Amino acid sequence: MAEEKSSNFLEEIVENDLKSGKYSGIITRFPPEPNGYLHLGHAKSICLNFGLALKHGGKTNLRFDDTNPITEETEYVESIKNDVKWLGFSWSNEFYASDYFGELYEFAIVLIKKGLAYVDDSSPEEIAFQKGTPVKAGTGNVYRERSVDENLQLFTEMKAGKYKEGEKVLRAKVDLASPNMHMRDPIIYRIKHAHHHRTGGTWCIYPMYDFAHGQSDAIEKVTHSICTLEFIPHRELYDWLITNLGIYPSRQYEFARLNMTYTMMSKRKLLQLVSEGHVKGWDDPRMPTITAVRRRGYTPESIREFCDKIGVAKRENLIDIGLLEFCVREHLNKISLRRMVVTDALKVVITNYPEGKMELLPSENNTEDPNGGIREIPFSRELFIEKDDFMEVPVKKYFRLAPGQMVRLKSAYIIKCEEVIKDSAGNVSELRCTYVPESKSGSDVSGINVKGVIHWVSVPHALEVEVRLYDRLFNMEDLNQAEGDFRTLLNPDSLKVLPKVYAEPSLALAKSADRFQFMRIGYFCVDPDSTPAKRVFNRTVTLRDMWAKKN
RNA sequence: UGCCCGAUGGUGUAAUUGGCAACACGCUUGAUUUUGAUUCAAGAAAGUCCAGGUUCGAGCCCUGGUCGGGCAACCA
Repeated sequence: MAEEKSSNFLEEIVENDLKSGKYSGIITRFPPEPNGYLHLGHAKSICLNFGLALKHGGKTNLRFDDTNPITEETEYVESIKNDVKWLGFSWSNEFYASDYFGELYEFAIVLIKKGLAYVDDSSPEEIAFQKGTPVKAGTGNVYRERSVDENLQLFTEMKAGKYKEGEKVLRAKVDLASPNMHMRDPIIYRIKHAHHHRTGGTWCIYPMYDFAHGQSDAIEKVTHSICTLEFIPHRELYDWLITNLGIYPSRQYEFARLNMTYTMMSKRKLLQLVSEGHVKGWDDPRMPTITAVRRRGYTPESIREFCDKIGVAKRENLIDIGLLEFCVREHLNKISLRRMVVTDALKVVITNYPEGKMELLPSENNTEDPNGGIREIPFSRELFIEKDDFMEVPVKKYFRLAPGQMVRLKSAYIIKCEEVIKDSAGNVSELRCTYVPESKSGSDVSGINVKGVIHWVSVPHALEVEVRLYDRLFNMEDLNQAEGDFRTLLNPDSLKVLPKVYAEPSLALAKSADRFQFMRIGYFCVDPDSTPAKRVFNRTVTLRDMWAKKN
C-alpha cells in the first residue's frame, strides 16, 4: 500500500503516534446518540473515523451513546446502522454505552471511595447558582462535605430507586473555582425513572455524557476519540476522569463540524421540520439526512468524495452546497443511463412523415461508458418537445427551434419549423415541421449542419410519469446567522411536482433506485412511491447549464 | 469581565514544519461535442486579520491587539 502524505491534522497525529510507537494500531469509534437520523455532518464524522482506521490498518467501532433513555429509540439505531452501511463502511464491533452501565456504576463507586464524588440533594437551580459564572468562582454546599460512607449509601439507594427524579444527583468533586465551567463539580449521574430502549427498567440512574463517553472509549481501548469543537471544554474532564479512575488513556481530538449553505445540520431542528410537517419525513429528499439524500438519488461514492473534498480543520466553515452537487454530477455522469423525457410538452407534427409510420432509432445508453450499449427509441409523425426548445422570436445565439430554423432531434432527424399554431388565447399550441429524410442519425448524408440538438418523445409511445423537482430547503445561505424563527426561512418552492410528463417507453422498465440522466435536464432516480401504473422520479440534481445561467 | 478554540483567493483545504502561496469548487474566455452536458485549453482571483519583534529569510516562531466562535442542560 502506497504511503500517502498526511492530508490533515488528525492524520498527522495518528501517523506520529504510530511512528513514535505510542500505538501499534489505532481504534476509532463513531458514537451517535440514537435520538434521530444521521445527516451529512455525521457523514463527515463517519468518513473521518472509518477513514482514519482504514488508512492505517486500524479498527472502528459503532457505539451508540444511549445514556438518555427518554430521547432514544430502537427505530433510530436501525436507521443509523443502515446509513453507515449504505455509506460503505463496516464496523468492527457494535457497542452501546448502555452495555457499560454496570462498569460505569462501579467507576462511580471508585470515585466516591476516593472522595472524588458526592451525592448532592440540591435542586437544578441551586446547583446552577452555586456553580457561579465564567468570571465568578462557584461555591460549595453542605452536601459536598458528606462522608464517603454516607455517599456510598445514598448512591446505592439512588440506584435502588429510593428517590424520585431530581431529588438527588451524583457529582464529581473537582474544582468549583475552575475557569472551565465543566470542571465545577459536574453532575455525573442523575435519576430517571424511564424505560430504556435496551436495558428496559433495569436502571433508574443514568450516567451523563461526560461520565459515559470517555470511559466507554477507555473500555474499548479507543486510541483516538475524535469529536466536534464544542466538546473542547469537556476534554479536561475527560482526562481528569481517566486519570482518577486509572483507566485506559484514550485521547480526545476535536474538529470543526460541517455547515452547508441553504440547509442546516441541527438534529433538533430537523426533527422539528419532520414533526411539524414542513417536510414529509426524515427521508424527504430535501432533507440533509443520509436517508434523504439516498432517496434523492445521491450515491454513497459521491458523499464520500464530498467528505474527502471538504477536508478537516478546526476553523468554522460554511461549505457551498454546490460542491456536493459537483460531486454527484461527477459520479452520476459516469454511471447513469441517458433517457429522453419531456417535462413541459409542446406538440410537434412532422408533416412530411407518413401517418402511422414508426421507426425504432438506436441511441447510446451512456456515451461515457463504451460498454453501455444502446436502446431503441420509437419515432413517429407526432412528437413532444420541450416548450423551452422553441422561441417564436429567438434571442441571439439561440440554437434551438424557431420559425424557419432547424434543429437536430437527438438520435433522429433534422427538422425545420414551418408553421406555428396558436390557441385562442394566442399561446403556441403546436408546431408544424418538416424533417430531412437524409439526415437520419448515424447515416446523415444531408450535408446540413445544425448547432442545436434537442430531446423529444414520440406522442403515441410516450410513457406518462411523475417527476419531482427539488430545490434548496431554505432561502438563507448561512442559517447559523439566522435570527428569529428559522421556519420562516423555508423555501416555499423547494418541491415542485410535475404529475404528468412524457418519457420514452424504455423507462417503463425502471426499477427502484435506478439512476438516469434525463438528457439536457438532470439526473433522476426512481422514487419508492412508484407503482407499476405510475413511475415517480426524483430529480437528484440538475445538469450544469451555462445557457440558462446566461439568460 | 474570565477561560478555551480559531483567522490563508468568493468558498473549502494545502504549503516539504522557517525557503519566496498550491489544489478543488465557483467564475471568465476559447476549442471539441448529435446533451448549451461531458471533455480539453487558457485566464481572473489571496501576498496569508493588524502592529511590532526574532531571522539572511516568517503564512509558519515570539509579544500585543482586532475580529469570529465556544463555555455556566439532572442533553449529547
